Amino acid sequence: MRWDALAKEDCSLARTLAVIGDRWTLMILRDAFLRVRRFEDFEASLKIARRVLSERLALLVEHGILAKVPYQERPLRHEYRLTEKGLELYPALLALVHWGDKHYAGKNGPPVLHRHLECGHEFRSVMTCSECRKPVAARDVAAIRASRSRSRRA
Amino acid sequence: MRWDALAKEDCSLARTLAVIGDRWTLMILRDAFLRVRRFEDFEASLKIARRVLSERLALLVEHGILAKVPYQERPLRHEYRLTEKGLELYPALLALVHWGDKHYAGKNGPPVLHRHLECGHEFRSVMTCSECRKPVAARDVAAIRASRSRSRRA
DNA sequence: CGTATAAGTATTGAATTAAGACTCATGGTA
DNA sequence: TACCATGAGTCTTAATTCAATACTTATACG
Repeated sequence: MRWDALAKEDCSLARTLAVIGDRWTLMILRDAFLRVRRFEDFEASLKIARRVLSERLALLVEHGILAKVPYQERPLRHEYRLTEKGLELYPALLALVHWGDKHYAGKNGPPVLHRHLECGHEFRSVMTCSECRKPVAARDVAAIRASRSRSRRA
Repeated sequence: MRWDALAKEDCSLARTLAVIGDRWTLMILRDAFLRVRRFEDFEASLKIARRVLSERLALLVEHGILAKVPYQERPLRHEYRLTEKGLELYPALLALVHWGDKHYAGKNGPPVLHRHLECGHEFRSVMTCSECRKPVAARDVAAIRASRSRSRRA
């Protein structure tokens, strides 16, 4: 299957990955969440090829995940900021980070901790059920194909 | 930066992506969560090049995310099953799926729904704080560099 | 005028992927 | 026994993508 054919799969994960599922895009988003905003700062932080960076930023803007906003005129300069849609990726990113913390942290422990501003504590993210509010693990979930369409998977 | 150099970054997301961050690996894991287990079934489901599939499966096994277990002898045949470590990726995957459901579902709505077996309802995953149990969004979180080491990012 | 900065685009050689043919061990069948 | 099928790969080659670096454009600074 081709990369761009993923977007046409009837599967929300495939469609998500068609947009953000390459290795650089997720690293760009990590930086964006850490408040990196300018082309050159992304480049320096990631050591990414400029060509790839400009292509990925353009794709993220096209999808409304980042917004390109001018921060000065004369000379015109832009920065890339997360939109609401982009901010909504945070749970996914944080879940990946916490998985990495658990399984691949070096001897100093995780390099970055996360503080919940509301309660003031360092925390891990816990996936819970939107209906009963209890924590949910993989074994607690059944995937159900939506019936009315010819859908095939999640 | 090279792909394999990612693993050496002092960043849990980079290290996570070095293992599972390519487009095929995440699709393989999706299938694994949907109980696909055999080489040929992954291949048929994903239309992935066999070479790439065998390489990715080997990497996942090497990292203890999938386990290769024999399901028959004579001729010896194996299947690939999620380990505990692999199952722990579920929150990240489900967060990506729900993001895709929200932003890229077709007119029929999401192709797969998820039922929480404990309470019996269809649900979305909600990221909550391990300490105060309340829902957390991106703006509620501060990233803090761990102090004792020369760490640089999350 | 010469240099610097921000944000790219262009070029080229290296690495990765896609598609499909081939292999190997075993088992069933005519 | 000869022939075909199955599962799980490996091999080869051509297409695609990526890395590294040079070049471009607009403006400001000294």
